[in-house]
This record gives sequence, structure tokens and C-alpha cells, in this order.
Amino acid sequence: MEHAEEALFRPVRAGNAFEETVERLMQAIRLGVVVPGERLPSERELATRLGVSRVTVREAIRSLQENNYVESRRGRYGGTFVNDVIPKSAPGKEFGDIHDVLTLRKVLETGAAETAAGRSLGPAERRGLRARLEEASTASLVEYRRKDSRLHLAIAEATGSAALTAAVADSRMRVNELLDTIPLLEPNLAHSNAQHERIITSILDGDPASARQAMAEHLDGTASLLRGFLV
Amino acid sequence: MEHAEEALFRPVRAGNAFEETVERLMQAIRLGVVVPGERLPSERELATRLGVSRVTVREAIRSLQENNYVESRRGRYGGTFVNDVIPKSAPGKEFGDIHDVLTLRKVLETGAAETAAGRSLGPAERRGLRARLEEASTASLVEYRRKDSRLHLAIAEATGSAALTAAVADSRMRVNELLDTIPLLEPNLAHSNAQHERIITSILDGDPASARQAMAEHLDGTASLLRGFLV
DNA sequence: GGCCAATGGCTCGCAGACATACCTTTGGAG
DNA sequence: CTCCAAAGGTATGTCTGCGAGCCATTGGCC
Repeated sequence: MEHAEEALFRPVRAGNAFEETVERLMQAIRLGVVVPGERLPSERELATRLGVSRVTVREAIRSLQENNYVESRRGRYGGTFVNDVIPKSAPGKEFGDIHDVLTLRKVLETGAAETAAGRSLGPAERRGLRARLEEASTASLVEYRRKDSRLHLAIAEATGSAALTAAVADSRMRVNELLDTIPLLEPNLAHSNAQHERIITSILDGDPASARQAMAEHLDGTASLLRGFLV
Repeated sequence: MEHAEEALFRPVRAGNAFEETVERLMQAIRLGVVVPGERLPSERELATRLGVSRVTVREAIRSLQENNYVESRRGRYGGTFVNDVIPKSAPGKEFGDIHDVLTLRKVLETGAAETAAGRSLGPAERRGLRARLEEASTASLVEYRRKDSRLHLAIAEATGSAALTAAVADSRMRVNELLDTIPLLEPNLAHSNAQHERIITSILDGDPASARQAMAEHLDGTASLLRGFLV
């Protein structure tokens, strides 16, 4: 059980409160949950929801300001707004084991697709999925990663499990760090869109097996792309 | 994307360092990673691995001592040892949404079974799996939950992904909290053992589809048991 | 035009956690 | 029998993060 011990005796906290908070806000922005021009929740609200003091939230936001991710405006109807130009993440990141990350992602996302297809979705959820699909398919190269993430997150949400959604968001963030280091090409994009179409169709049709299958193929595509570039 | 915001703006830390540390040590004990009579890693080692100060580790251990989970002996070849009698966890826990927990578990564990079956396992891993299966099948009612967890953890380990193993351990812990509140019956146990057999056989035979299938059925069993008792 | 609610900006004292160092106990090696 | 390495036990000074309160700014509402 040596490996299990590794898992259980891993560090209890990923970093300090400040770093963790920056990470979360970055996730919200990079995954497109808060789009450019939009406002983040107020500092007080963020502090409550993230379970962190307002001081820490402010430090995190300041750090994002310095890197040009956001701008803050004071006064009522003020707030912290996401900028249009999103800086590239600093290169040279030491990403964890690639196999590790990709394995977890595949398990989570194929499982999410299957589960989503197995639920009876409400009209709002169906509309949401279609909207995300549309957004991703019409996205330009620069917006693509964000729109793609939003689509995948929407699928996770459609499972109705917050824990699963959180896990997908986390795993996706780690994969994106890897993807940011390799080029994004038009052909890949067209291919991805076709696959997205299949996944969403299967989910909306309530066909779990086919949804899983489609998602698996989709993920294998980027996985081998990654392995190829990063060996 | 309201649901995705919930996931992203969830609390950054589950509790304070002390609580998190207690939680981890409890996991190691309850999941059977450190069995009764065995020694935990030394305080200094735990502090390093958990990324926490030794003071905090000691406070956590003291708390476990007070609840009779462990005993400490000084001197060389001393250490902190797991007791035989494991107290019941305090009832009245407010477990998170059941659906949430069960959904994530199913995704993770069926995925793990499938992935494990798809890898070429070394002889040590194969032996480990068989040993855990044997242990679980011969376990008495009181030991069963622990042995069962060890088996499931071994399957996660067999995927070769530390991140996946950690996720399974986490999810399993949450499910166990629920399971502890309902009775464990002999018939369920026999049934579980038969299913375990199928799962492990499929993995060792390298049959991913069948491994997933077997695991899914196994999990659905306890899932409906839980839903029945707790509704 | 003035009010005021909501937001970001700021400060200070306290509690938790940390690093570090040192003490005490123990049992095997030599 | 002695020594000493390795484990738990203790003490202290520092720093991070938190809570709570107050200030400054802004724009819609009355």
C-alpha cells in the first residue's frame, strides 16, 4: 500500500491562503466562468464564499491587477472587472506528471458525459448545453480554450454533482496549463468541434454509452497531441 | 454558469491545519492503510509529508489519543501505534448531499477499474490485488469496511495515477461516513465478495469493459442500500 | 442637489501555525 | 555496560492570516 500512503499523506494544503485564492480567481477567468468585461463577485462576497479573509482576497486581486488580468473601480456599481487582454501564463511551470493528469481527466470527463446523458435534463440545462456548444463552435483561435472549457464545465454541471463539477474544473485547469505550452491549430479546432457536436447530441438524446465513447475519443485526441509535443 | 461558480468559488481550505491533519490520519486508519498494531510514520516525517508543522501533527495525534485511536511510546523504536479497538465515529455528522457524493464515487471508481484493466500490470501489482481480494473475502463483519476500502484503494493505485488514487481515497472516506450510519449485513457481504471477485478477475484479465461493468454493479448495490436507508 | 447604499481601500490587534532548538526516554549495537 | 540513534515531549519567537472596524468613492434614487 505504499502508493496509497503517498496519496493519504500528501500535503494537506496546496499552498498558502493567498496563493490558493489567486489560483481560484485565475481559474474562474481562464475557464471563462467570468468573461472579459464582467464583474467578479464583491470582495466581501468572495471572502465569504472562499472561506478566506477579505484582506487575503484583496491581496489576491492586487496580484491579478498587477498582471493585468483585472481592474478595480470604486463606488457603488464599482467592483473588480475582468480585462479583455488575458496575459499568457508564465512559462516554465513545472507541471505534474502528465500521465497522472491525463488519466484523472479521462476518468472524470468520460464519467461526467455518461452521467449527464443518463439524467433527465431540464429545459434550462438543455438550452445551456446547446448554447455552450454554439459558442465553442464559433469561437476564434484566441477564445477557443476558454469557450472549450466552458462547454466541458457545462457538461460536468449537467451531472448535478457539485463535487464532480469541482473536480473537473480542477483537472481541466491542470490540463490547460499543459495545453498552453503547445500550439493550437485550425485543423485540431475543426475536429474538436465535430466531436463536441457528437458528445452533446448523445447527451441530449440520453445515450450514455455513446456520450462516453464520444468524450473518450475527444479526449484521446488532445491527449496524444500533448504526449507528442511534450514527450 | 451559476453551478460552475459554486464549484469554483467553494472554500479554498476545508478547515484549519489541525482539523485537516486529524482528518488525514483518521483516513489512514479507517481505510486500513495503517492497520491496528502498526506504527504511523514518525511525527517528523508526517510533518514533512503533510506539509504541516510538527506542533500541528502532535496536536492531531493527541486528539487521536484522547479518542483512543492510537497510543504513543517514547524512545528509539517507539512511535505512535494504531489501537485495536477503533471507536465508532461520532454520529450526527452532517454529510453533504448524498447524490453528490455517490455520483462522484461512481465516476471515479468505475473509471479506475476500467483504467486499471487497460494497463499492463507488473507482477507485484497483480499479487497485491489478489492479496487484497483475499483479505476482503475472509474479513469478519467488524473488519469488513476497512478491508473493502483497501481493496478499492488498491484498484485505484493500479491505475498508476497518484491524483486518481487521492481522489478515490477522498471520495471513499465521504461514502464511508454515510455507510457507518447504516447496518452491515452478512448477505450484503457475501454478495460484495462475489462482485469483488468479478472486478479483480476482469482487471487481471485485462478486460476494461467488463471491469467497468462489474464495478458499476458493485457500486450500485451499496448506493441503493444507502438511498434506501437514508432517504 | 442631496442622500445613501454598496463597493473598494486601509489599519490594528489577536490567534493559529510555523521553524527551530533543546530535553527526555528507550532499546539495540558494540 | 556503555553509548547513541531515533523517537516522542517541550518551549519560544516569528509570521501569516483573520476579524472587525472605519474611511473614501461613486452613481442611482428621491
